[in-house]
Amino acid sequence: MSRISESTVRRLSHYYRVLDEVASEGKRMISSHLLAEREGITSAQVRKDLSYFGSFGRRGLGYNVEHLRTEIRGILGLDRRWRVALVGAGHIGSALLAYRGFVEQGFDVVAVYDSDPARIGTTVDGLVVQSVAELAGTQGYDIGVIATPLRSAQEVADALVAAGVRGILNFAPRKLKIPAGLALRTVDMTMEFESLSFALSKPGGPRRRRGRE
Amino acid sequence: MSRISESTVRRLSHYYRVLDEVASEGKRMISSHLLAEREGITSAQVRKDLSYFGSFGRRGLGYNVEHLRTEIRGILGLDRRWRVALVGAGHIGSALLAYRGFVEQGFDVVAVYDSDPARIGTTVDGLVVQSVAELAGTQGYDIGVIATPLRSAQEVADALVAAGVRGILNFAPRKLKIPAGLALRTVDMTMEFESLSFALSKPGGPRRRRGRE
DNA sequence: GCCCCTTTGTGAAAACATTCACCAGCGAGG
DNA sequence: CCTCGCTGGTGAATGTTTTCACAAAGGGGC
Repeated sequence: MSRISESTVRRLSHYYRVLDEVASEGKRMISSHLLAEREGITSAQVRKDLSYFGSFGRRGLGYNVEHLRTEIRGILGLDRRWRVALVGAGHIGSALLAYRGFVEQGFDVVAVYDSDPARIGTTVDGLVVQSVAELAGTQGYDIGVIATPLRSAQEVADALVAAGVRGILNFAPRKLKIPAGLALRTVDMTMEFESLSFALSKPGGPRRRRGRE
Repeated sequence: MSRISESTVRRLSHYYRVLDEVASEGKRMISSHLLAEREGITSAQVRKDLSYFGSFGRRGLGYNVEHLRTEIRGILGLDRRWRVALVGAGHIGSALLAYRGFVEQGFDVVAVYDSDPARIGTTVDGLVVQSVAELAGTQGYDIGVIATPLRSAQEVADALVAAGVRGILNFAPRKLKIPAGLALRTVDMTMEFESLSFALSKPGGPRRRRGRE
């Protein structure tokens, strides 16, 4: 098995969610064609994506919904729980805490940090907000989420690295520098707005492209 | 000029932000090499991206920071203002409203809708929250933002389409069906978490890939 | 067992994106 | 005015991702 592309991983997430849906509809089997239809991609793409990890289907029948769901769960690493440290208890941070979907997928926010003295000591969603200064000495988190203003993002990233996280999810619109070997994902809403703006500005109006829609 | 890839547009956003930075540092010129360095990509990529839109640099000198900034502004459609309707005044919706960066880039949230009777009529960030029912008859928005729970996302998308928006930014973790010719971008935080989870689960730990980091 | 319809898995081809490599233009220094 | 060191623009080469197309199963009917 060679290197898996980011696009494939994103699609696996999609498949996983579609499988949840069809499972709750009571379907037992699903074809690559149907999986693709819900996603707006080709059935060949679905089969190719899955083939990187094994042969999960049965010719003539399709994929067993429950079985494929379990397989993808394992592939995505959702068959275990992840300890998440959240830095930044502002709007975005609160939104993440409030969204129960993450807990269901195995992401447990076990600590919340902030630099605002007014927020430190308060309770958010059952967790006491700690000072970021205390982050340095801590250990035991798998993933750090940065939901702070832009200006402190790099500093917080460094602190998270020092605290031994292996992956960072960054909501600040800046490319962070972190050591090689650690995983970094950035969610940049500004960029999404700009991408929309570009699409709407183009002469002849928006055109659909492939890629992450 | 052929079709511009989504990756190129994303990088333009990045360049734009880097240009802001170097402008505030007082630099007048910047080379593709320096632009690339801050981005973690190659200088050839920078030049190629820009060459899709014209020749903005001067050989031997590099790019004039202010000039390139203005050009990219135009390319991304940030030299005008966009009227944005926000649906969903929950955590994410409030976070968007609170973030002044969008206004600076030309995105004016001119209306807020919600379906929760408890929220309708209240004021958020200077805007009175209206009932989603009122959305149907309205016109005049360029972009609709969906920050509602998953279950109502498609319904809201339909209402936004009926209200004549040309682009939709969706924060619900589901692929929405909208008519061809409209632009859609989805920000799926669940997917980012799962992508991290995948990276951390891989034998040998996380490996960096190109693409949107 | 045999035919027919369906659907997977997968090499090969096509499309797409990135990087290379080099020419052309620029200013500086003498 | 010539040369040198830089730097942008760009066709060609390379690398990656997606799509095509088809052989290999599978089940049902008879």
